[in-house]
Amino acid sequence: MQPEEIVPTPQPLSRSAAERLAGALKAVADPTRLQLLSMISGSASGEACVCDLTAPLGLTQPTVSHHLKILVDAGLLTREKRGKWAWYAIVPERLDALRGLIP
Amino acid sequence: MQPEEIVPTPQPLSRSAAERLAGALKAVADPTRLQLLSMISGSASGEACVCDLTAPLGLTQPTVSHHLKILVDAGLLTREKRGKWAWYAIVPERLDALRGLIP
DNA sequence: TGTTCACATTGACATTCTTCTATGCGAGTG
DNA sequence: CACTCGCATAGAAGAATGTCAATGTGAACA
Repeated sequence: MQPEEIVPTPQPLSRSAAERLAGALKAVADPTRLQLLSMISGSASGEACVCDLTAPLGLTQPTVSHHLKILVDAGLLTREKRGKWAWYAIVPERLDALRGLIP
Repeated sequence: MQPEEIVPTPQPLSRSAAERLAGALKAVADPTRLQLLSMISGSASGEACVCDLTAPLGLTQPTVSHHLKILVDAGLLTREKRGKWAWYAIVPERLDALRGLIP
């Protein structure tokens, strides 16, 4: 799935534009996903695999994978599979763009 | 209800801090509320009453009141009752603070 | 090739959220 | 006081969301 493009807010905000912006904001409006972003960006290498993230959150592996997918679909994380592990990394420009969305 | 205080993000993000931040972001992660913020901040006087907001949104008056209450509870809007009307206005510093919440 | 490991996907359940209709409440007006 | 107007609140229905157990999948290794 291709992440939606983030555009500057028009004035007044149309319904369809509002729905796109809300969709992007919903991705980060969840405590677990905020913690995931914090943990990944705070890791030494700047990336993390699912096995590093499950235990500290106290959630099951499928739940963590679910949230990671939402963040990847929103364009906030990249996913790269190396060997048996999947490595997730932050997309900083995308987080910058998200900040610009708040009216 | 007193709005939660918005504090800079610690590192790593604790669960309780993540829940507070997510709660603040949820307030704006909704298309109707984004439109409300846009309409109010874009109005000539900088404020608006419910009767001005209902028709353009195509929603019923109770629904609009519900969303306005969420925004007031989040500290993003002020509510002032003058005569029979309730006037809502943006709290710009609060929106600025919200931008700073995104990791 | 068979097995194990790391992760994704599916399906189900409980909770939360958005919206509505119906109703309550206070301020103004006759 | 009776009535209307603008808005808030209560309650309910449907959709969306977060979580889990169970299962599927592909890479590595014996």
